[in-house]
Amino acid sequence: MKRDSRLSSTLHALLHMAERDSPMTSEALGQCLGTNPVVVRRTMGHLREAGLVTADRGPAGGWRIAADLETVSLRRLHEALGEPAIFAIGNRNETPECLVEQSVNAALEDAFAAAEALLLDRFADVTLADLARDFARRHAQRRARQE
Amino acid sequence: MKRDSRLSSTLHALLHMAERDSPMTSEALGQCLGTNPVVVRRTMGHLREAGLVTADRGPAGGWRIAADLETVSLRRLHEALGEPAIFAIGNRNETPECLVEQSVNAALEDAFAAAEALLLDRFADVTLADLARDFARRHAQRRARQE
DNA sequence: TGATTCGTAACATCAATAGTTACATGAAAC
DNA sequence: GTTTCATGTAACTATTGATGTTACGAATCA
Repeated sequence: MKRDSRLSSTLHALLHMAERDSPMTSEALGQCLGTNPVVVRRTMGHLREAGLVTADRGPAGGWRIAADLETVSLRRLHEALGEPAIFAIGNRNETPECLVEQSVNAALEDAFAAAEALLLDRFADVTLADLARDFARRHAQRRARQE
Repeated sequence: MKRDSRLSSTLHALLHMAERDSPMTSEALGQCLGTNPVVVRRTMGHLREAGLVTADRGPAGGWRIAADLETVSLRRLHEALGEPAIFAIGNRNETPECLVEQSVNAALEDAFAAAEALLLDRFADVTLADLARDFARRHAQRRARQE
């Protein structure tokens, strides 16, 4: 499979939207992300279903953020996207008869569960507002460097 | 992509080999894993290159473990397999010009790096000998239940 | 009514593991 | 040395899920 970049994509899109007052069309967001408007609609649709954004049709329509940036964590976005699989590595057989394979699975599952818990905790600690502030900092640094 | 189960497969194969004195053929291991002998040879080939197993051709040939079970950690096996990608999730663009995307990438990379470090530490703490002991425990439990 | 934009179906593309077939190479036994 | 068994490896297909693309219907506003 290709690597799943939907969380990255939605974050990128949301931060661009946060920098604007007017709605952004799928076409415009597709330009920002370097992808197709249909892909944008498909992915952002999950956030709409979770109530994090709204979409208006017709002229002057497009996507708008419908939540407080401080309350939207990466974890909430991951959940909104349907909690896609985090790991590319896994057990060969999830419910083996073989006792050897059961031992192998148990050991791997322990390790992956711990890593997943840590990742989701980290995700819970980072909000869109945090990312917006980080972007503002980078933006100010670049301007300072250019002057 | 399909989920990568090579670490799981090699662990399963190695533990079956550890339970025996004589070499095991790719055919026999394929039966244990429910897969094709060629797949076994392909995957075990990495362990051979790392010096963890040897393969003898001809009649009475097959695969043998060439290392102390106490010294072979899951991490060492992961490395022997070429350190395949751990995460199914990633950044959309690894070297973006866009400052927004740079902020997004930085946040995600931090979280993923922490989770990967934890996972590899866990992997380093578990050896084939540990798994063999766990298997022996499960085996004794099953026999006790059956009597 | 016409232009704009989302919503969605349908299909093609891509990437990496897994599976399969075929055959060359090497080792052991007779 | 011929036969048999097993690995080594190339070449190809199957699988899986995200991503990309085309097409068109539905809603909104001037």
